[in-house]
Amino acid sequence: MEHERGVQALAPVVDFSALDKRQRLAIDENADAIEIEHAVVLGDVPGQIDGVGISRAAGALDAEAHADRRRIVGKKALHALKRGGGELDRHGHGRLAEGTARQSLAPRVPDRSWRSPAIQVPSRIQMPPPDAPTRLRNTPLSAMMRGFQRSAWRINSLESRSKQRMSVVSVKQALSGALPAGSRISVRGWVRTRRDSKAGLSFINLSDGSCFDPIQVVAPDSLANYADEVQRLSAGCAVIASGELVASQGKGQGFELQASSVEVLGWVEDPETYPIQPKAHSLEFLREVAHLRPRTNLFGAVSRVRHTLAMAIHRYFDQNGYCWINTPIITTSDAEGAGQMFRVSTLDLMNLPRTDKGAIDTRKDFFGKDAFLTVSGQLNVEGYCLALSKVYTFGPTFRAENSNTARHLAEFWMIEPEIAFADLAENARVAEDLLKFVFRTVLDERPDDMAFFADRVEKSAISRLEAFINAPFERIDYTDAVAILKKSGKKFEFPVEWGIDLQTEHERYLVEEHVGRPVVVTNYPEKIKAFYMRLNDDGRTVAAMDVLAPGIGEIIGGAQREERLDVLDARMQQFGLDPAHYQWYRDFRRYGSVPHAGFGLGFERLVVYVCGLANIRDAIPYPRVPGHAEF
RNA sequence: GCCCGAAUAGCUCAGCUGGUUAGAGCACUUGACUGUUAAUCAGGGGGUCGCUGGUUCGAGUCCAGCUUCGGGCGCCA
Repeated sequence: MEHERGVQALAPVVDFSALDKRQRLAIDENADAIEIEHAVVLGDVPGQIDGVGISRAAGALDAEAHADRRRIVGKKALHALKRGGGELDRHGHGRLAEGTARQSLAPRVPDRSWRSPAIQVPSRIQMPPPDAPTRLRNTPLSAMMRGFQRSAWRINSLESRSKQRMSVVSVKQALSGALPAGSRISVRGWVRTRRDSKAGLSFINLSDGSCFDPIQVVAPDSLANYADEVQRLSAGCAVIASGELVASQGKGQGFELQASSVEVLGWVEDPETYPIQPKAHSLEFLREVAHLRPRTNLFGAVSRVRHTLAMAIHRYFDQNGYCWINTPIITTSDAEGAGQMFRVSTLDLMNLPRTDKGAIDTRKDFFGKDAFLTVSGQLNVEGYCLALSKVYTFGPTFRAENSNTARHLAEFWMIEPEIAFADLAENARVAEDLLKFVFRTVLDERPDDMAFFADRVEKSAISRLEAFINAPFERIDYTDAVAILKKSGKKFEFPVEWGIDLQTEHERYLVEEHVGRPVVVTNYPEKIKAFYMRLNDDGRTVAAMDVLAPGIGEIIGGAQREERLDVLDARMQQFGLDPAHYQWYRDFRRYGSVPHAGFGLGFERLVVYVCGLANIRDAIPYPRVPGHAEF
């Protein structure tokens, strides 16, 4: 938002919002009293004056090192800003007053070591105008400030020639048809491809991630920087293109941008080794460059769909009267059967405190006891369920299991609704309703990305979601499922027997061969399910459910909770759990206990399914799995 | 944790039962052509064939170990 105003503004904008310690140090050595933050000049500036240009004039920074940042830093800039009649707004962004910005100054002698192609150092020396305020001319302004003024002067010169102002729009807005042809706009993004035409123009496909399609920027050779810069653009370069939005003369897009200026903000230092090329990459390779893969079509699309799914989930619960509860990330509950946990500790591993008996003294640890990253917010959220009736969690979850599959992450996001006064049937109904709602939403709101998945990733990406939405879920009792599997005549690696948990191969048969659409399997043997699941009247099964979907298997696991204290205690004893650790959880059954139910939905598994991905590591920005936590 | 497979240019891959100077496409670069659509055409640069050892007259190719990546399974969401 600031950027949009910044480009429209004709005076430079000083952005004091970000901080980099190393930057600060480097600057402190070279220019005393320059301490902080960023100075960013935004504008439609044909002469390539930008933050780096300023730093060049200032001589305050190692230009080479900062050529790609177009940002500089300075406390003196702040002083100078105020002295020069500018001010800081409430966001910490500085702005020069127009009058003072006319101050120009003498640029330094061009420096041969300055090799950034983005910068053209003016060769002519400009003297300050005689009408400039004396205090501005005589004060030893920081070099930084002089840089601002110089670029501001140039911007203002441009303004006097043309009253037209560019408004910054996203590529999505530009392509949407919402803006009339002839609109003067700026778009900002990263180059996907560049094609030159000897007719005297270049075509730049520019993407800013706001939608699947890039916008085609038509850059004529009349641009001042055409030969120097435009024709050197390669994939990944950051660019601000300004000009007129016009109906495209070529095929393939409705609108394009007829550029009157193409400003290069960030070059790709070595186009040959830039990992993201306009070609198909393997997913394995892209995982190795997870920090750059969002620039690909696929990961851009996955990211937008992931966002849309998250918003749809929140919207579903919000519209249905659920309250979002933020359960703790750090827990001191003992393992609750959901898996291995990551320990959270501030103890010095090289010098562990010991008890008299030689054991590690966790009383000396940060929380005074063992602490772990949560494996589920369910136990905590039950308390809020028994007060707010309909609640859900949506947050990160951690499992320290050594799982090496395409369906497991050590860190993932989970959605866990918990519904008071609900039984297992209601639980299953909500699960079905939720999934169908979010699938419908993503088909409605991200047709461009979904079309890409159907085209390049998984042919049935769209059709299977439509089928999912239109078919009622099948409901099968575990006992019946076992009978079906036994009768199937299929040879399974793990033989089916009542009392075993269903294996992946069994689930796949049920879903993909026997039913062909999503299945809810209910009422599992009590021995194989968690202690908090409600014991059925038969005494040998619990009111648990798994939602199985074609292509991914188990996407949801849930249960009606055991609301009877005596039964819960017996179950905990059976599982060898110490009730002392669960006093607070038992309290829910002591004070106003009611039947309630809930389930857990793995968010990344949802993303995998919707996008037609094969590996869950591609459904989260920076996947964490055993042996890997790069980036 | 168990089983299986793979590793050749910046990327995607070919390279047959071991045989002379290891190839293609993309990317980069030079030129031609062009309102182009991951443009096209012609030329050029670019390789410790994952690492270590072994078999052999000869190893990208066969063997062993290691490393890394992938697939399947278990645990689960």
